Amino acid sequence: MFKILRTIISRYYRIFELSNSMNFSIQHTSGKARAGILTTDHGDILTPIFMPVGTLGAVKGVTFDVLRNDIHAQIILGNTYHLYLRPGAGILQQAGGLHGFNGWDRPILTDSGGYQVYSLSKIRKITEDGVVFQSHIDGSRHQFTPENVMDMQRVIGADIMMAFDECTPYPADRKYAQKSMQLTHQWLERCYNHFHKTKPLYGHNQGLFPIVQGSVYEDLREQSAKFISQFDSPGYAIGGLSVGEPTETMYKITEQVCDILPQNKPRYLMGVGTPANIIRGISHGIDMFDCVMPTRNGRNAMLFTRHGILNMRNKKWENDFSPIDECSPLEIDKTTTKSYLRHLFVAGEMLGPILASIHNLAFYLRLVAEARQAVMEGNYEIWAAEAEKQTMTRL
RNA sequence: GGGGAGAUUCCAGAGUGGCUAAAUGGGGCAGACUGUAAAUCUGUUGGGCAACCUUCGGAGGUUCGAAUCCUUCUCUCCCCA
Repeated sequence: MFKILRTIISRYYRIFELSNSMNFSIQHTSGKARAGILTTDHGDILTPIFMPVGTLGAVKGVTFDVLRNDIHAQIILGNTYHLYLRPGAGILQQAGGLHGFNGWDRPILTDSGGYQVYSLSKIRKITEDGVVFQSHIDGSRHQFTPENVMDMQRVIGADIMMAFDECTPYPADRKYAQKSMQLTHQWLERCYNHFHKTKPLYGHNQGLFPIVQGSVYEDLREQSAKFISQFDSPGYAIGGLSVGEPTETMYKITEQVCDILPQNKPRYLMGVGTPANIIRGISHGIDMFDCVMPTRNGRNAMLFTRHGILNMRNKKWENDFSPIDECSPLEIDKTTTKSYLRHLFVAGEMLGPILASIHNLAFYLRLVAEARQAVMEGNYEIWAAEAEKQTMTRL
């Protein structure tokens, strides 16, 4: 009897869930900065937000428990290209998608593999239909098309799916940038159509984010932002930045594009960045960020703090027995001394990269939470000016 | 006691007359890292800003020129008794 009831309830609940698609509401603004809530079937995301990168279904060196309870991550990334190669669609589908596979029950966003079109440029070829990759693992050939990338992200079950794009390399001449942008636009149409022809596989809703390209050319960026805005989507992304262009150029393009994208939808600046980049991005109206920097640089002994950047391998920390971050509420930040963390890195102990990754991610999440608070209080620019200066100081 | 091998820049270890301030690896020091082919990669490592100076166990010698050849001293390791 109870079983039947539970089945009915869960079925009803599921229908209710599915009818309640991804929603974004802006609670407060401060200048162009926004504080909002993005609703997904796996929980709400308070924006502006930083999303830890977990390319292969794991945030390197960090357990999901720590990610949830200490870092307070609200959403993490996965990567379609990497998960397609390993463990592959079969295993993921059997597991009930990536959520079922790795046990993370909060939102997941998957990058489409568009970045790999850029970063694996030596072992891929762009064809009329899509991209042929040579696996970086065993050299085998695989074709990615807008359609099968949508299918794969359905299989992964990402709450937010990204359109398949070409992350235009930098520098790119205007002609190439334009061609690349047009290709991304064509692919977006195919992604969008295929996305709406297919359904979620695991009972939770999925949203598709289109991506702006256009390199550093303002007219192309304008054209691209207008083009992708025509597609009704729960959010919009800016790609092809932080690929080597001057920082000021990135800021300029970001601001320009934000002014064009729909006001009532979240904007995601892909692959960015340093604490300063994030602070500035928010001030231009960005709501979502992701970057490997806190984890990768953490593994390489770089610590981001509210007071500046530390290289934990440096000799100057050898006999500094103060905590790695006094003003952090995180337990490991108070109990780990600089001297000890340096020792871990110098000795090659895996705990060093782990602690640094946890610290950096927790710092990034605290930074965007503070930014959000400043927006709520309406004094974002004042907060941002001070925070930007402090966080980028070299200690 | 007899026989043999060897001592090189922080360490290990190449080099056996000029191209050698001396390969390579380790260690040290510093730097890079932005939708992760990364627990990775790069630079540097006798002194001096430089011309140049001081270095290959010690001392002496041969030579235009020596880490490299000769003499001797000191020390280390191996084998036999």
